[in-house]
Amino acid sequence: MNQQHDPRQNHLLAALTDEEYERLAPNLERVNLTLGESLAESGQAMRYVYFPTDSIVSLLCVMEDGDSTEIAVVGPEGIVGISLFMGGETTPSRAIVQSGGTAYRLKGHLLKDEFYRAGPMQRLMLRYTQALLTQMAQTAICNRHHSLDEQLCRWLLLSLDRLPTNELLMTQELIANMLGVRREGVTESAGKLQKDGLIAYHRGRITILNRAGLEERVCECYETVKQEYDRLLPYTHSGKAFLRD
Amino acid sequence: MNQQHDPRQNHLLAALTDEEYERLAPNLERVNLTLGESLAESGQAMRYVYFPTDSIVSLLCVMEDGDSTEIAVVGPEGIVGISLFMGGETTPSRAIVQSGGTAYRLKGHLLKDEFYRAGPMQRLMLRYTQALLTQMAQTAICNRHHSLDEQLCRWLLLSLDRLPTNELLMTQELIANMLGVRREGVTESAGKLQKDGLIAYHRGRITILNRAGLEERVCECYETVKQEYDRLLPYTHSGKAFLRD
DNA sequence: TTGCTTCTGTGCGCTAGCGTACAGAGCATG
DNA sequence: CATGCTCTGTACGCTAGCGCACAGAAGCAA
Repeated sequence: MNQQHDPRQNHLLAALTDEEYERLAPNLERVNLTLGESLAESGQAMRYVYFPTDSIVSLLCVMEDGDSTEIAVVGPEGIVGISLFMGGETTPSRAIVQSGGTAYRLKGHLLKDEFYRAGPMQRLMLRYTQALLTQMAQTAICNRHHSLDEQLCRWLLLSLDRLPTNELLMTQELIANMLGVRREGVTESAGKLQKDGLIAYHRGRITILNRAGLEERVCECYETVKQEYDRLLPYTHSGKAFLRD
Repeated sequence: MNQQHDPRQNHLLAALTDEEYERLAPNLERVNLTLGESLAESGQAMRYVYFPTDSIVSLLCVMEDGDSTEIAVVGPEGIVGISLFMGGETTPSRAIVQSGGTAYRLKGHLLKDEFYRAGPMQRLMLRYTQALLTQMAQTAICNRHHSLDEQLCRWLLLSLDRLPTNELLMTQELIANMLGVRREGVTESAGKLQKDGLIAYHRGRITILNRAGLEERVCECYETVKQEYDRLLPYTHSGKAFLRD
């Protein structure tokens, strides 16, 4: 029954060998992440890494004037805090909870210890980092070449893939922040999607009505990223299938 | 006297321990990279990794319609082919020589062997990857928020930092490809810089006349990336100082 | 010289997205 | 029920950059 709160709902934890998992498990601490909470601030050392199970975290790049853009999104398929084992300790990006829920956290040095055993877990983390890298690169090109309409679809689908439901709790204002555009632009794009019956939204609650319709309108970036996740992390089931087991 | 062709002009090779370097050195093969040459194609396995010494390589993200955008640039401070040790074998990006010159290449499996010794070299490569990640993230946000004028300055400075001279062999057409914009846009922006005496260019040859002037006009992205490289790879001298030794 | 190619400059209409301003609608709270 | 706040919708002028078209200039080749 505690299926509802098993750390191994996180795909990376699930993909560890039993031996590795047993070493980490006693130190995994369940935490509740609330919308808007910050897990990492630009330039500050992280004390913990986070393994979301049913929450989503956005990695944002912030500029001096406060403007920001999401560079990647992390859900149950990933981990927040890769800079800890990558060696930088800090990142110049922020990590903000985009969809509240549960995550398991682990003290940074414990993760590093396991990582530097240089076993299967290390390879797993590196492959995950590689997938994240692809997501960032694709975001860069998408920002340059694609319309807001397409980007909104991409964002919705990436979020949807990481959620157990069809509902997103997220205002247009926040989405605009993520995409690095004006709120009014999001209102307009989202209005089109709603008019065509693909989504319904109401004061910070977005319901996806027709996923296939979104996939028709999205730019190739979504598929590129998804395929790369599937290729690099096949046994972690980047889709929802895993959560339904 | 063979200072001119020492593999350790590459900052990563220079930062290896002598023991590590001795293991790799016999297998380092000097190659001449020519402008426009492709070192890696999207989705294809790489057989070699490359350590540029006085050349520059662009990592490009390519879309179905052929449009592309540079997501990062690699010079004597780095290595081309991180996906080999990150575990993906392939990347969805292309690697194109942006400035001809010399590099040393190494068979992929030899690099992996050394990497999975999990010694200092591994940590070095991971820190470098982290720096590259920052460059990509900053490119994403720069694409979103900054004017072509600013981006051109950023691009020029990033290239300049990786070159031994003040001269770039690069047409406006190619720069436009890198930045993912129209050639005419580059002509216009570059025209302003030339008019103000910061650069001079002539049929594919750009000379930087006033570096400080460029630094005044560039967006914060340049400095952010540079600082992160310096922080993560201090002993590899990301500026030109190293080359002057 | 002549011709061909490559590179750069310029002009013009078009569109996506920006900045700003404001209005109405839903929800919570006193 | 009145007040205030948050969220969404809409309108309008503005600008950066796009797409296209073409012209001149510089270099290469015969």
